Amino acid sequence: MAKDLKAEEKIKQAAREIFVKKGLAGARMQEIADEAGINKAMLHYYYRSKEKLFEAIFTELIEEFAPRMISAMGSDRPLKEKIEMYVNEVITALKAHPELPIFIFNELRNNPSGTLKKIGIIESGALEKITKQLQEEAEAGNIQPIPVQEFMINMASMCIFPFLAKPMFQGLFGATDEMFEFYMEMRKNTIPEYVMNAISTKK
Amino acid sequence: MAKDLKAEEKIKQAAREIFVKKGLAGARMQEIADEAGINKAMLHYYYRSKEKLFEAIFTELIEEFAPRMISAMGSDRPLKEKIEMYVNEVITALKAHPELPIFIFNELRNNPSGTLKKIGIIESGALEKITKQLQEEAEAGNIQPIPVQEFMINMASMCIFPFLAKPMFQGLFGATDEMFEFYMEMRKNTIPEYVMNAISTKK
DNA sequence: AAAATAATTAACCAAATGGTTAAACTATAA
DNA sequence: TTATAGTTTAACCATTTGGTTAATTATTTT
Repeated sequence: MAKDLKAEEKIKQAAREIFVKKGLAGARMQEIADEAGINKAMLHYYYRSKEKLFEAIFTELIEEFAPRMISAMGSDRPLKEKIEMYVNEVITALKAHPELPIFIFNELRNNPSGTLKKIGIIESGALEKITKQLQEEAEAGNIQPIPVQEFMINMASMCIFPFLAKPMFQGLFGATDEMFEFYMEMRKNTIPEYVMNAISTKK
Repeated sequence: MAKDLKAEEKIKQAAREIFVKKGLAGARMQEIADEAGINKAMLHYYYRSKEKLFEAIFTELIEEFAPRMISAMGSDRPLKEKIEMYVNEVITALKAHPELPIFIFNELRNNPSGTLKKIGIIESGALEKITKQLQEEAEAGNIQPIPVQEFMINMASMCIFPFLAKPMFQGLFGATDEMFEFYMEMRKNTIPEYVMNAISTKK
């Protein structure tokens, strides 16, 4: 933990690491303090309680990542390009923070409504835009008709799920961390192909 | 909680419910005892510690579900049928236990190696079988060449991920529990189609 | 420099929590 | 029937844990 940071920032970094690794219930305030290299009372000085601290961290993470998770779909590009952009964006972000999905889904389980409120702002019109585009492409005969949910869920699944299943994947196929990273890098190409093949009318 | 069960069974059911809902760290022994309607000391009488109890529950769950998660791929059926069987099997199982994925992935995060050992037994030759089949179909020109990992991960992603993202899905698209169930029922058909389209050489 | 404010710490505290124990109760074997 | 072994419970215990406090040190303001 860097020494030259202000206490509040040190706490934030330490809390982020510990919370992401162990979850709200599993994290210990003392552990966060140790990781930050400061007195435990400081945690309460800057953030009143464990829950408040957790919420601050969680909100920050959401604000950092949520926009990237769908914004690519709001651009004015051809469908295939959009898919490539989206997949690239999501996988790049998650390669840097592989534990984010399990962390978020876990919090979503423990506190669905509260968590959703924090996430809530995702849309930004991107959803309407991609909906319309899928309709137009289908009417033009370029792709098969497919509901947005279907389209988005399938694509998101293939990008995000591997990070959740990473340990299982590594166990089942005997892969190292490097191999996993390399594999996900390749998926930036294979997933868009897979998706386009799945919905395209031509071959 | 049914009154006519033996204590040990009552504990197991209660522990399963609480652990699945809150995870190891979030669950409280007292809460499990209350849910089971018995004295807390009984938990320690039958299972020595919280960890032991958790492990018993976890192992039981794994043994109950793991075989269904891949065994379909080991049968001697045509590829398309296999995919349908697999998707149907997984979605049916998870509809009955929607919180299982987050529970398992969470435990996998907290204790990767230990958890993997418990899961480990998954293979049973199914993996080799589907590998071979994919090769043969590709050589026959029926499908595009695709590595097993790719194939399995994509399919599993689309089946399992929606259960993890369920709250998010419901929030984003304003869906109720019933709508989600119905949606997943439809996916038993749409996913196999999607997968076949993605890998097939013809249209 | 002095006063006032903010940051930091060690020591503490009360509640929660996993776990134990010894006694009581129940079923079973002799 | 009575000894024996297995179950169940209330009361306890030690530790952990989130949180507080009062005193100390650093920083800013006047």
